[in-house]
Amino acid sequence: MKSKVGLVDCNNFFVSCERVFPPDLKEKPLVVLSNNDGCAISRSNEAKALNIRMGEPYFKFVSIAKKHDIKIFSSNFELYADLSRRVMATIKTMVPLINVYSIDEAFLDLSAIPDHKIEVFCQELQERVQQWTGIPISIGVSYTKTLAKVANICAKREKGIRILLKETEIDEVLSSLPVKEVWGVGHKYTACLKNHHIETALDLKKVPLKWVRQFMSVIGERIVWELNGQVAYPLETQEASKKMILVSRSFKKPLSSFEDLSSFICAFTEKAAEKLRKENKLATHVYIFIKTDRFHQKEYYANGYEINLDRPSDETLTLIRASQAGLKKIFYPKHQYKKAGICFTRLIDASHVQYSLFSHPLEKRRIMLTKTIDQIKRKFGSKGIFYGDFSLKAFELTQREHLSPCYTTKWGQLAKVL
DNA sequence: TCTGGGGTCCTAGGACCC
DNA sequence: TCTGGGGTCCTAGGACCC
Repeated sequence: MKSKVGLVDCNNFFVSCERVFPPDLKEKPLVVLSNNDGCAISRSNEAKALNIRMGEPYFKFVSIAKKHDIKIFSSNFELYADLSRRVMATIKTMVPLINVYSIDEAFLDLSAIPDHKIEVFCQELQERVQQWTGIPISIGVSYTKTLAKVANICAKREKGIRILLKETEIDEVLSSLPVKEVWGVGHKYTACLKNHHIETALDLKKVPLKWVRQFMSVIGERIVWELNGQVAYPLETQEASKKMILVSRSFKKPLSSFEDLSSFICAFTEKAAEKLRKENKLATHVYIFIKTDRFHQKEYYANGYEINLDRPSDETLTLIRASQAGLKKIFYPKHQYKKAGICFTRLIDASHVQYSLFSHPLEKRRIMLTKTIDQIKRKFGSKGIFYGDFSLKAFELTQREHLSPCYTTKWGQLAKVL
């Protein structure tokens, strides 16, 4: 029996999250903005109808927003992550084998459901997720992840569910799907394919493997396999462990002093180190980068520096020292820095490290310190305690003017029923 | 004035080894 | 006069994803 893959995709996920608790937002146009309230990253259907594009800078549509009373939200990832967990947990009550692909998507193993029952099954799933979490979802079903993605595009258009299991039906859908809509085909590949008169997903499906290998490497080859119903991307039901951890931000106002940048790097490192410990990983390398405004190409400066740590570490103070040393290497005064970040790479499992932590007294004390600070943060929030002299400034410089409450993760911000 | 953040995978080519 | 070559590891950079 051929395996069947479902793809659940939460509709306009961030916007839908914002709609779960307030009662008055159901049919209003709504937009969620990126960090610093920079640009649109999620739009309700009503906002899409007003021609607000994905990634469009807020300043470009602020007047349309005012005119049509579009509700604007800063991104609230704490809320989204929690609702995402609830959606995934709900799906698991009906489908044991799922591959969580992103915050708002999961592939499902539906092989056990007979073809003729699959539509009803999906309807039940959709209703359950809506009822239990308040989040609307679309479901596409086919034989491979890539085809399930295609089915999901159809489902979105038809507002719901699309089962693509008949060969003729699959080809019919592929023939009217522009090739750029296919999962894994970005703008570069689209341009390349267009040059060779490959316009639709069906054209791509029929391309010889040898040809696609030459122009799109093994990636293209896999896409073609998958369009033909051959699995190239199996379901991964084990959560993959992270290979890198990155924290970066753009600044609302550019920074030029070493001290200011350094305080941000310090705050980023602290944040990244917390993630690292949560993942139970140690960093072996610390990469730091800074950039000026990419929209001003003339004076553009971007640079990064990687530090190889003496010993793998997950401990904030060591990592901060490394990042500060890295910053010194690449910082030049006189530039207006618009973005900076820190990246821990080549992570290893904390449990696999051989050396004894307790053989270094200094290190032992630092680990205790890190643990204590983590505890204080859990109790009093991230501003309760922090490293360095400037972090508070760093907190305030990230602008989120339209932030919604963390309804589900902070006691003080629970939704009120009046 | 104002333009996001966090990831993964693949490849080519250099370094190095025997 | 002759002047190797195969294998592996590492890294930077590209392309794509949500």
